[in-house]
Amino acid sequence: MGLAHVNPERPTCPVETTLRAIGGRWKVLILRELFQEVKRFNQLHRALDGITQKMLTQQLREMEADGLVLRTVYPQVPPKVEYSLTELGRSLKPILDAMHDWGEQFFERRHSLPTRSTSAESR
Amino acid sequence: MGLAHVNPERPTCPVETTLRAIGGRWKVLILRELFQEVKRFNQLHRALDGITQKMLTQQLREMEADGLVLRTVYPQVPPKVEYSLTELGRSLKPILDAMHDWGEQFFERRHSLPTRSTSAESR
DNA sequence: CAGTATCCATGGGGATACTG
DNA sequence: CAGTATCCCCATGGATACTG
Repeated sequence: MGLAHVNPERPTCPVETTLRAIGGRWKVLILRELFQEVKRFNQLHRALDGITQKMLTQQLREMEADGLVLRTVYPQVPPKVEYSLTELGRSLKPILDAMHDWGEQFFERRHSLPTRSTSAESR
Repeated sequence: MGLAHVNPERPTCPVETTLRAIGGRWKVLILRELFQEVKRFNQLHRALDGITQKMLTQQLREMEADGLVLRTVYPQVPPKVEYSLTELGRSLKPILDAMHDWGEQFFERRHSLPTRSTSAESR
């Protein structure tokens, strides 16, 4: 198994390997959702504000092909499909954590600056 | 200062904040280069195989606007411009490290699998 | 050297309709 | 519910040429 969808160029450096796995437009956010809990398709669709069904499907398929995400279909009507993280997917946690920490720190920095009042900025 | 170029939507979650800062097509790789050492424009251009001048300039400008990268111009002929990381830029190191580690681990996994011989898979 | 400026192709992504 | 299938637009990014 390995980054099936991505371009088959030379392995290059480890950072690029990672980028090929989670560099997609929505993948990190999908991971964030799935780290919270196993989720169904529409659950993800609602959680990822702005994503289209097409993109969600596409990104999920790629992550599945790369072994990051497990897709479980319950043969019933109406259909029920659950997405969860594989062990490999869960091994991305340190990256997500680091991104979370940095974003939080960045946010705090801004709040420690002189508060630029949300003045008459209409619209 | 703060993610000047990115879309001005609501702050949302920390992970998204980070994505807005380094989610660009080439930014992580630029960071990787600049963590090695201060570099000049053409040095970066050569190091980032596949990137175009336009993209390199654009991504650097965005990272500069976001306070991640410092651009130093030496007023001389021919021009000399150096790019380095700001303190904020260097604070991204844990993320880069995590990505490096994961990519490396991934690579090792593949090598520890039964070697699927590069058999008669023509093309 | 370190960029702009232009033109152009690709595909990301929206909208809509349909299905097992 | 969880998709697939089309059609289509436009922003992103590539290639190329030019410049202080």
